[in-house]
Amino acid sequence: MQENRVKSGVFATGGAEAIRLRGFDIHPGLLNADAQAALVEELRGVTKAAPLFSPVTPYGKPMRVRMTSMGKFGWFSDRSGYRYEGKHPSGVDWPPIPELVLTLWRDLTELERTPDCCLLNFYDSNARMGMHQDRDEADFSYPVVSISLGDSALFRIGNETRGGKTESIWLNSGDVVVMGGAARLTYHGVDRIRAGSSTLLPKGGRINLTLRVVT
DNA sequence: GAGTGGCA
DNA sequence: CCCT
Repeated sequence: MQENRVKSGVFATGGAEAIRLRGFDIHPGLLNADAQAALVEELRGVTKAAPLFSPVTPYGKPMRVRMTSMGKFGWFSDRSGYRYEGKHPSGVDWPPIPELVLTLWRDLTELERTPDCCLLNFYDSNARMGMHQDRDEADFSYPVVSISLGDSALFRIGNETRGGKTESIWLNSGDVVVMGGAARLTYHGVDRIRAGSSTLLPKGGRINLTLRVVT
């Protein structure tokens, strides 16, 4: 039997070594099937309390991806820009970040501070996300941790400025990516969702959780 | 005019 | 290419 790759030992079954790509640490299959299923179950309660919505971008188009958040802050955008908000657009508080997710963050980052935002992005099979930087947070010395659940996504990694050559990698259900250090401000996006590649979500699609220290 | 764009 |  292979050793668990996170200290708490509750997630991983072992398997592939981490892949490093342009400073992104990619942990294939870090969450085992049981952990993925348990997490999805918790997220059902989250989307019930704080339903998914499609934010409008500052230039007027609604995003393809639907989203909600957990934690003290949630990511939001409208005509006046990208930002974090203390409440869901319905006025309710964002639900708490699941303990399983916080444990994963602690194990991977070994930081004292835990994230104050866990953004949930839902991609249907046609959804994409253009190349962007995560730069709405106050302190870029904290990493961003990203968890993939459900259908596989073609993830594209660029550079610290727009343009230039890029590299792509398929992210599968249970994969976890840490974007820290120089990679913290690297452009990235999702080009494609592979419909039917996972049975985790009965109706298909992909959930991506991103953990951030916002303030 | 660039876009956490949309479409062909 | 189109649009905001």
